[in-house]
Amino acid sequence: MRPVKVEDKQLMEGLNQVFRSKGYEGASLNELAEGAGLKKASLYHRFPDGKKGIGLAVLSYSSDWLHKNLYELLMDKKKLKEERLEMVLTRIKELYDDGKETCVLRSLSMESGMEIFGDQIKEEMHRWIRNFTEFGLEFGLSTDQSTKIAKQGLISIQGSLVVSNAMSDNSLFLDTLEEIKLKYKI
Amino acid sequence: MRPVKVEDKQLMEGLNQVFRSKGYEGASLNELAEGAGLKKASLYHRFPDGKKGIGLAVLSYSSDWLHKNLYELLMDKKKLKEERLEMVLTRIKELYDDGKETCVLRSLSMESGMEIFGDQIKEEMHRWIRNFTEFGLEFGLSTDQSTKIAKQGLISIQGSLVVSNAMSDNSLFLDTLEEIKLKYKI
DNA sequence: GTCTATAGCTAGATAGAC
DNA sequence: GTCTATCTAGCTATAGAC
Repeated sequence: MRPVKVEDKQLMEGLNQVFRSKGYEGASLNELAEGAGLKKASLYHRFPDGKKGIGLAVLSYSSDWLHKNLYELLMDKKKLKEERLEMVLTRIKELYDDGKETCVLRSLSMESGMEIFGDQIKEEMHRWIRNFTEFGLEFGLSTDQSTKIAKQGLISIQGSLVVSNAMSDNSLFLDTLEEIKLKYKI
Repeated sequence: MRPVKVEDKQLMEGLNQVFRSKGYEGASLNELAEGAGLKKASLYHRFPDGKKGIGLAVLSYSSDWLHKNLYELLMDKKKLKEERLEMVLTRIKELYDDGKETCVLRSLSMESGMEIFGDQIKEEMHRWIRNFTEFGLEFGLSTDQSTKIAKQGLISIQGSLVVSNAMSDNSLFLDTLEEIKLKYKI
């Protein structure tokens, strides 16, 4: 067997980038292959289920990323809750490149994406809300209040990415992150 | 010349529906033709510039709709401002079918859409913010405050549509409209 | 495991009859 | 103005050499 030309992590990062900028239908296998640094047929070797399989793998990779980089930090009670909030918001800022990038969950939920990835995307959003709700409880919020703020946070991040991208004005995204911080500091 | 089989309004509504549910790349000309009630070649007769031309026409149609149904009402000083707000939010609710539908501006801003329709979509969002900012001034808000609320309103609507669609839970959208109402009633 | 070559199909777009 | 039939390019996917 030949050695792998591109390691898994680099592979997934490249594929993720293509999907979130082009969407599911918009990303051709040639573009995905180029983004991955491989040829089309080599992609099929790594992902025998083809384009759908690549999409599912990218979603799974993103899910792992969120768990390791956001949720674990958010729940790390060895740190002050204010410090955790600050760090998580910073990582969200980096994840979306200061609001200049889109969210792959949204890219893959457009078009026929919902039919293929609907379950994964729905579960991922539930997980976001669940984790932020639990975090909010540490601020003495009721479960209802905390859930509401968690939902509004997700909504405002997704919405500000939509509007920031459409208007080429990432200040909308950056301001939104500041507003979220304030909601927990009242 | 033969009589037109499908009138302009019905034509645009059908095309709009296909684009906003499938996205730009996701909507094939056969699907667009079916949604319009015409055959593919007949669409090319109506829109000589092809798919791009159809997209631009749909955006133009949506822009007119927003002007006539939202902005004119919002600025109609013969009505109480509270009443206008109520009516505009109701029309927004209907526009997105209680949050079960997507926004065509967002659908067409995904994938390669931004390259083709970027200018139109950006201008349309500016127009939304401009009109709601002006409306907010009637509540005694400063220009900065009013602009901020207008931007947050657009962001929360777009975001709640993303999350509502993804989670199949339109209560997120409906709750968001209620929150917007409260922002002006303080 | 990666590649070149290609199959099979559907996309966007067009020609020309009525 | 609408239609059937068709063109070409690009798509997803596969076969088989190395």
